Amino acid sequence: MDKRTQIFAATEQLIATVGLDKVSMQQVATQAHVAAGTIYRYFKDKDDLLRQLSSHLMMQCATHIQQGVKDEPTLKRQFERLWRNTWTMMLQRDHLLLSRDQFDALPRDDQLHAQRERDAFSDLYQVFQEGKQQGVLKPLDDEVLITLGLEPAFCLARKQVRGVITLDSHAIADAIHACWDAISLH
Amino acid sequence: MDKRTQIFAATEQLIATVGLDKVSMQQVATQAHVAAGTIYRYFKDKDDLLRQLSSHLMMQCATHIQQGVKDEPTLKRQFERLWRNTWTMMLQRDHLLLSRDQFDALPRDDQLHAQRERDAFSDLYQVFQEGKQQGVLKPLDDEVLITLGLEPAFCLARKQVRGVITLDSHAIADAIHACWDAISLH
Amino acid sequence: MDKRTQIFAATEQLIATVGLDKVSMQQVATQAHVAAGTIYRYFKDKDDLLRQLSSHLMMQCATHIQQGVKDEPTLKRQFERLWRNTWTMMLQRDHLLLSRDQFDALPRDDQLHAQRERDAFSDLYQVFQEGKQQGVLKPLDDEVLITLGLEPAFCLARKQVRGVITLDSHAIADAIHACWDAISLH
Amino acid sequence: MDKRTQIFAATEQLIATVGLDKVSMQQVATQAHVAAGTIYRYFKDKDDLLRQLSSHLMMQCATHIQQGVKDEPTLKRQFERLWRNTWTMMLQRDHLLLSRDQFDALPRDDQLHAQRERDAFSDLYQVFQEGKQQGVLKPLDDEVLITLGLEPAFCLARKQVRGVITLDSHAIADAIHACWDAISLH
DNA sequence: CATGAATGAGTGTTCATTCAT
DNA sequence: CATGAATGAACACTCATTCAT
Repeated sequence: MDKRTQIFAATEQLIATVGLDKVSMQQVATQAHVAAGTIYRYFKDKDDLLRQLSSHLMMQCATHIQQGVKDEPTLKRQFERLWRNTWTMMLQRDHLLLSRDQFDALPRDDQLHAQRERDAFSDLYQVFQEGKQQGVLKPLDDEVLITLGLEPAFCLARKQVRGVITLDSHAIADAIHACWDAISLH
Repeated sequence: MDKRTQIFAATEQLIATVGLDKVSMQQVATQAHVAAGTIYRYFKDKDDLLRQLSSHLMMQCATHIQQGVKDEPTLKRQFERLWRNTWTMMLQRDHLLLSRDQFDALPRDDQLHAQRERDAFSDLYQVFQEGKQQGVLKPLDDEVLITLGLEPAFCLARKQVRGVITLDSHAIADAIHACWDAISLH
Repeated sequence: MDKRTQIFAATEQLIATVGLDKVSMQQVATQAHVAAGTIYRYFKDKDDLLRQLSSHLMMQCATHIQQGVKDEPTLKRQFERLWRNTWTMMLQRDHLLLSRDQFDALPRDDQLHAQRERDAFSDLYQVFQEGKQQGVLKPLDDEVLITLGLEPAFCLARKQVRGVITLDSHAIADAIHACWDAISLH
Repeated sequence: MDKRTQIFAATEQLIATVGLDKVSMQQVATQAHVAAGTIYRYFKDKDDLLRQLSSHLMMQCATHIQQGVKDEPTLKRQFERLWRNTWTMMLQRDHLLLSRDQFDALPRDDQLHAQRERDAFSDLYQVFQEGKQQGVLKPLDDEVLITLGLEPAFCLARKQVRGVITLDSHAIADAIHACWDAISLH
């Protein structure tokens, strides 16, 4: 495993453990079994490390969420798949997405970033756009539709991770159904 | 105005200006027209200050969100009121709630905190419980129902503040309608 | 003795010992029996400390060099006094003036600095200006005249300190005489 | 061009650009188109590099200052030549000689160094010794005589480079004349 | 009670030097 | 010989916290 990957892994783990803004470069170095100075061969500074990690994770996240969606036969099934992917991803990598807002708060080139994000989630956007074209989904703005349909998946998963709620598979099915009700025409 | 309140006000303002994790005790002291040491008469340490501020803000938030809800004639209208209150509160006090996750990340006595939160939002919980009893809302767990119905208000408002979306009053009405679809039986 | 003075003294001593650009803030703090952070209550940063010290020393230097000059009866005696003052000052505080160029190399507001320096050495400038008016000194630019008359005092003292030369009182008198020959009309 | 020379050239250039104590070995390596480790094949450490460069420059300096001196017909003309050579050298290679004290501050074997320096400047010493033998110059110690006669050339040139003074050719001739007055019998 | 000077451990970052390739 | 990735001690500077006044 190369040093860059080690550093990424160490940073990811530390963010999970102590929280994004408590992570020190020394900690990262120790965790990555690397000297402090070595980090600076791979990343300009701490900001650069965090920004690149954020990008990296966003891509992984996109991959996970959109996995297998295109294979689903119907739009509703595609939506369900997106929802379930979101849920499982959050449960697995909870630590990182707990810090989502902190990542968002990092200074970055927003113009560029927004474009990349859109590209990475193009399958997702496509599902919602098709839904509108077919008259299955409500004719709302893309972002609104996605927020209504999938954001609850994030929020519920977060609460599940924190132990506020404990959903079984029936409850999940119900939640998905409810979200579908929110976005579909009927 | 007593010192404790001054310190709260100063901290809140600084969080809005420079961001939660850039606030230093010295800055707070200066802004509050108080000596650095004085803060420690009222708060055990920085964490305690932030935790108490968080609690304080949560109460204000509860007040704002639940304002006038009981005066609404029907359950649907009560829900709509909750949703709109959430939306406007976020737009007004955006700076603080952008940092919601950072507040959440503060170490705290979760047991106690959860109880207090529940108490503060009792009107809100009551609306959803009544809705279930009357057979108007889906028979889901309280937390799930609230997440489905109101969390999109937080998320959409956040995006509005960030400039990702720009919703007019029609779009807001549509969003509320969609959330109602998510939680109501039909 | 107040902290500011302690820090000045410590810095001066360290410069003498290890050289201007090897001095670390930690060393200064230790030598001054002060915590590292304390320095920053009195000086904005390292540059500020060095610049203020430089100013401070320049003033002391001016005082020493011009001491008793006005009491001398004749212009030649005044010049001799300036020369001897320069010589003895260098021998006493050699360490600092060995670093003269390094001090000069510090970034500073040159406009302001040049003015202050001129003010501090006004007696010295006056001697040379009067000399020209009386037709005793050559009609050269002030700076040139001072360089010709007194810079050798600095250079010789430096060499004396370094052990390159060892001048007795006769040799010093000769050197002063030679410098007078350089600047006087004859 | 061999690596050793490349490294010398790179170091000299960097000192001129960024100043002696801001030069890093990595910069030198890059500028010299050489790997960082390679420098250590030719120089024991950074100090050694700088010390050797200093020696190297001293030799060049000697060459420049003594250039054409022997061709001058009279002692006074020889002196004038030395003075003018000093002046022009300083204006051309100002960057390096501005750092003269910093070079001097480098730890070195002074015994050996002093001898080498004397050898390199043998023509110069010879001029002054002959002057004394011929009864043209004052019977002072060599070092003193040289200091009185030539050090002002360094000092004035330095001030010229720094913009403190601006001497035209007449002023230079005057300065040379004054220096001659300082060292010559009359 | 209130103050604010003082502390010192901790931060992000640099850089001379080494050594496996 | 030459390389350049890796090192880790050192740097300037910050800031939560304490305590004598």
